[in-house]
Amino acid sequence: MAVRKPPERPTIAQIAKQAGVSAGAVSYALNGRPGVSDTTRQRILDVAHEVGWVPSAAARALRGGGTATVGLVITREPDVLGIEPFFMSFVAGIEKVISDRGYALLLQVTPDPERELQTYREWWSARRVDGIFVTDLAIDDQRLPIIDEIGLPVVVVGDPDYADGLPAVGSDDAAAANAAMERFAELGHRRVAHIAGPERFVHTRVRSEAMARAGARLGVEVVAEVNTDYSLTAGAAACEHLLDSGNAPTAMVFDNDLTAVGALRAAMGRGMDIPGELSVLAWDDSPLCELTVPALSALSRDVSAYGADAARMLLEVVNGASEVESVRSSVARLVERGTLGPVPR
Amino acid sequence: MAVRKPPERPTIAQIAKQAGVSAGAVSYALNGRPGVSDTTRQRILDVAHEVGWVPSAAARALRGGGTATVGLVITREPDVLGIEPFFMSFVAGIEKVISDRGYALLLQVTPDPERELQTYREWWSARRVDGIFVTDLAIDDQRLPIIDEIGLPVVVVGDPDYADGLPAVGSDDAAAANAAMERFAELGHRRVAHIAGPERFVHTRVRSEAMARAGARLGVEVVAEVNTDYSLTAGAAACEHLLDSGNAPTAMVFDNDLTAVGALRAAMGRGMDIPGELSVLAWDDSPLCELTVPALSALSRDVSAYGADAARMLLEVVNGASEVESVRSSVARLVERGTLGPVPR
DNA sequence: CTGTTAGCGCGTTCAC
DNA sequence: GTGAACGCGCTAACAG
Repeated sequence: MAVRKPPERPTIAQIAKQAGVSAGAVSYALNGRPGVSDTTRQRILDVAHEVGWVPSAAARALRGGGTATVGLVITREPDVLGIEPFFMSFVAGIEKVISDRGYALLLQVTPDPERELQTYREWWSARRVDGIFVTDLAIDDQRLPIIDEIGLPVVVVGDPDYADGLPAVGSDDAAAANAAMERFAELGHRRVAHIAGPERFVHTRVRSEAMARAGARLGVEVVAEVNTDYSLTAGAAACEHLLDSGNAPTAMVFDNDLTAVGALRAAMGRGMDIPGELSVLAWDDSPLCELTVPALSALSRDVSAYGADAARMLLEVVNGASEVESVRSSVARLVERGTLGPVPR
Repeated sequence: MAVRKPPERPTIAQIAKQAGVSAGAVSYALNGRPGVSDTTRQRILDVAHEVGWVPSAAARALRGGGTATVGLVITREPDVLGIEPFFMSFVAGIEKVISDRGYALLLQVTPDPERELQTYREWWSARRVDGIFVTDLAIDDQRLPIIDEIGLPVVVVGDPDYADGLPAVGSDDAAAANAAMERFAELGHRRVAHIAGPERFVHTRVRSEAMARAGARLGVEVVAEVNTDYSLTAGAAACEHLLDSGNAPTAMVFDNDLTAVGALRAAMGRGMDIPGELSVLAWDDSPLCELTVPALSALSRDVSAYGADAARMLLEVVNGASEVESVRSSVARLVERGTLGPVPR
């Protein structure tokens, strides 16, 4: 391998020597504070720019000024991460906001919540991050009180009502449920099924409740609520089961795209006409929805913008904003492709 | 918002006071080096464990001991990241290796190579990372000499022959090409098309060359080489074009799954029987391949293991291994699903 | 005003 | 086992 080069990464001391001033003066100049004349300041800035000086993140962190780093732990089995378009888009949205402000993102993938919390503790103790995002919000989430106790600045990604008083960004699932149910009503559907995710997730409950309310208002009955593990096969199984039941719905809403695809296939495998005999709607949109035939209609969110909103809020929190208001920022809109049709008669 | 709690993160000084020794002694004890008696050492360790001490990453980095952080820059438009199962799996693989060794991963998403390099410079100057992964290796990659000049420890993810002498982990695409072509030959195919990615990528060239060699050896002709941008529509267009040409192939290999899906749809849209009239093979496997009907046969790599190998190598480089041997670690194997069949006659 | 000096933060290491 | 110096940037106190 190549010989190790002397690192020679420029420091304030070097700049001071080159500019013929003290290190203190350089610091003042570089941070735009008074204490140096304009001419000297300019000379210092020129030298700094020339040698490509960048402040040492370590020294700044040590000084107590924070690390300009925020953290995200993704708790998933590594294998299933490939199918999850959510996180990559979410991360991209975070990046858009933080990189402009000089922040970096520390990422960790852990298999279980135990190690997730361990990671938070270590990150905070080692002063590796100034704050974190918490995703996959669960009912009575055990992580929240612990994070609060650790004192780690945080933004919860999920419904504010379940965030234990911590600052949160959520998506307005009630609005999405309304949009979906209104469209169903418009198309004449009266019996709809909701194939949801695991019960423990907050958004599962929020969506179920919102659908029930919207249904009651519009005279559309939610004839079934099924919890799944988001898998393709679970979607197919739920669909089959509902179709075989005596009280089959004429439309189905799926909490993610994969279950919707599974159901679509199961129904078509029986020779059913979609959307002629059954309407199918996926709650989370993804590129996958455009690949099926017919293409899946979906409640589409801008996940990247969602991440950006979360990032903006976390930076506020990290920078000591005393009053950060939780919001439901992300709004899904109904994207009609080819799986929504009038009620069969 | 909650009142800010006093951070009270434990330091060596505190432990020293509690254990009734000097800070230096604590450091020795904590790092398992001589200089303290066994009894004192144990006492110190007990106290440290009790207060939950974790070394300050900042202080260690400042001291010159490295940051225990490695970096990955993903250069992609944020919008397309959702469809790329590669990076998320790759990252998961990296994590598996580095988190056990106390390393963290710094992630950045940038839209262009310009800012990618800028990120490397800043990371290195600010001492934010000890080393980086470089992906998306291109022919005559302009980034490599610059990274080398910066002095940033690196592992190139891509074919070692094109890594400019830098340590690299690649996948053995020649072996994969052989496997594919042998299978085609076995099935009686004599005329195969290769629908590849953008020309600038190293793996595009490597695959094309490997296919040509394997074809020559086995008496299978590669009748067409098409470069695409990996999009669904490009795959469909390439397929249509080839089918309409006077010299249509009986089998097609696609450099990624999306183009393969596009082609599959285009061919079936014409009423063709797959694999009866045309065999389709995707080079990179992904969950998507299992969702089509028929399910796509693919050259499948363990991307997560690929990331793990890259991480192991980077840690070696970072820890000053003088001689790191580049390898082609990842081997794709042919997974037959439903799109490979005997040559039509 | 313009600039300098000294000391802090935290873990490591060398001389004693 | 201890004390002190070091790495790097920031800032309070001080001097010209």
